[in-house]
Amino acid sequence: MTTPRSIPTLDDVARVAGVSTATVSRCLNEEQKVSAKTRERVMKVINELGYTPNFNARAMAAKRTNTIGAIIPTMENAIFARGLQAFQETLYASGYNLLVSSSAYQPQLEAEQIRALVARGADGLLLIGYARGQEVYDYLERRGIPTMLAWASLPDRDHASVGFDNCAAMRMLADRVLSMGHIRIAVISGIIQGNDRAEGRLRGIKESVAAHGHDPDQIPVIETSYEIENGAAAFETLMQIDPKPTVVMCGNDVLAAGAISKAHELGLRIPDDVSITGFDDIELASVLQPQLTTVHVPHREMGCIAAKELIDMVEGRSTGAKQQLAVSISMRGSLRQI
Amino acid sequence: MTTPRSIPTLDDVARVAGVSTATVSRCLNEEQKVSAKTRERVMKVINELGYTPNFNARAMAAKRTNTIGAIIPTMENAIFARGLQAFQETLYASGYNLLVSSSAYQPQLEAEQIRALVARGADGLLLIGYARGQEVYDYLERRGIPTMLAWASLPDRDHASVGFDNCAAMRMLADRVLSMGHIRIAVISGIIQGNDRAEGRLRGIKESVAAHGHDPDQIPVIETSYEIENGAAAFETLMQIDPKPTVVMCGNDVLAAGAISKAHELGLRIPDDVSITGFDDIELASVLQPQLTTVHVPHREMGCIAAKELIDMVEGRSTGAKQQLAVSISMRGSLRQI
DNA sequence: AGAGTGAGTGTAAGCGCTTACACTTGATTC
DNA sequence: GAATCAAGTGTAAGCGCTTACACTCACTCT
Repeated sequence: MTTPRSIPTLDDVARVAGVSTATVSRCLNEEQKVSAKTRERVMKVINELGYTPNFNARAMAAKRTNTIGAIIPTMENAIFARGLQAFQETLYASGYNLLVSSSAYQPQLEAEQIRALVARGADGLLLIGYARGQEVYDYLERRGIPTMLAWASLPDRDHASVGFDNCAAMRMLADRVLSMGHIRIAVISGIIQGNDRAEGRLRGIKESVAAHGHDPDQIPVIETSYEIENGAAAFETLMQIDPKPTVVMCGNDVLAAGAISKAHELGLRIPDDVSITGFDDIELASVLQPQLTTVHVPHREMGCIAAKELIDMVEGRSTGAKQQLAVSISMRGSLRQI
Repeated sequence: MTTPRSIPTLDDVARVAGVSTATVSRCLNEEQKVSAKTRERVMKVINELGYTPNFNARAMAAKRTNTIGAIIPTMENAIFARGLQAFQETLYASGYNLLVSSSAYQPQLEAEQIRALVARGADGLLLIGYARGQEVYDYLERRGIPTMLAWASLPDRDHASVGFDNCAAMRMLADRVLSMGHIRIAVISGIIQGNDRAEGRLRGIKESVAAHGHDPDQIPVIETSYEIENGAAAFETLMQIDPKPTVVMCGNDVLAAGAISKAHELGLRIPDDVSITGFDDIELASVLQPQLTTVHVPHREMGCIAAKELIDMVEGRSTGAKQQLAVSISMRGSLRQI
């Protein structure tokens, strides 16, 4: 309507309300330090002016941001969605905000994003898994940024973490598969390089196979990135092996979804012609036909715990605990007894 | 090793390199203004010290952040994943960073997040759809924040946008459904309140039904939020209608996935006993069994265009264009001729 | 030779907040 | 009535950058 008046600042509020900037600031941050009368007046002005505090200025002056950063490998599928959602909700309930970025499974990019989040003043960080250069851990330590690792937790590693032992979890599933009579196992694994979870899962299968007296190096393994169509392509390749595998174990549910879908395309019946297993138990797993046998991961619980622990670290109440969560097997129609 | 030296600042770099802070800053931001010799020396010091510019300080001084904010209704499923990924990649290629938050389909929360992103200094914003209070648009205008709307684009609305006409798109699908002989149509819609896309899609179906000479108010509609299990529950309810619908049109693929999965559970064959359609054509649609007939949306294209246009707006080369994209029908096995 | 030029650099004023410290009150205590 | 105290408020010094402006100096041009 009139001249486009510029963005109001703390000073404007203070001037209009007839108080000092310190008082306005206190109204916003430590209300108990301001008399009710003053606070009311200041708040009224804040509303009238449509004042919003400048986050960057606040961060500079206060040297904290109430912001936690998280870097996940991908947002393209739902693997991390549920856990991250819970993480975010828990943070929010404690007055923290979440900043997310995704690294596309590239350690190099992850390192960049870590720096970016730290530069933005993140008070703490959530990272997925262990696999990254020592220099990254050193950097974080030097800057004094509390960091939690999630989606993996290893007894022999000291870093604060919440998750599970990917190797043991997949081994449990493989044991089950073997105990059901499967001998010709094939594997569609995620890319191992730079991904300790994928590596652990594959190792779990091999350990199980070895423990059952077979040669783990004989099992066909296709390594491919976590996308549905890659799962489909890998499955097709594996089905050309003669004799055909009786079961294809996939590194996660996304790959398994691709495999199942390709099986339909090829006219193979699941589980009659071939069994398929996944890992993660994302929602997708139970809308597939047949439903997918997979390793169930307590995503929400993991997210909550990560948030709570990280906040404790940021606020100095903890120096970082390790927490291993139990996983279980969701037995569904895609895996059958031989 | 030694004392935990504190975080290096621009001043430290300047002092060690024996230049002024202005020169260091110029090395980082406008290298052509610094002689090669000086630049080299400064860069060396920057690396030695492990200096990272403080984003907040930079934002304050420069009054821009090279950051674009995006608020999407949900991260829990893949509806926005592909488009957002493309958006992010395009931004990144032009030197912009993306800050994402999700509003959980709550206008109130969206308004808060908008303020938060603006407070953080976002140079521009991407929002989904039109439905939000006028005061939000006013606020954005007052602050001078360029804003693009995506996932919807209406000829009669002036705001910069890239997307499609949800009503027309769904109407096209409904026309197709009706032309295949379906008369008993049932609908599982997303929550209309505060979601113009969901509203448009439902309206599209009704318009089509009316145009074919039927009473649009007779069709059973269940409104529920976009979650697989809600789709399943709604489908079960609709199947109790006598006579049964011959087709269930769903507001998006997620709801349709729930419906298909429930159909299997109920022993109903698709499409023989009942047809099902979706909307969005996310990856999920083609791993379902049978594959889902749905409206294909050019997610990646939408994301790219949104990013380019928004950058143009931020950099003053555009005042905000509207761009309607064409959608198409992906005919697959879940819909049959009657 | 003197003026003019432009490249490279430095000086210093903010950007909008928070907070340590100092100050003013009115109430409470002895 | 003086001393003590706590509650409420103000003053002002930064936080770590960018950038307008001023300056220097080696050239080039009349």
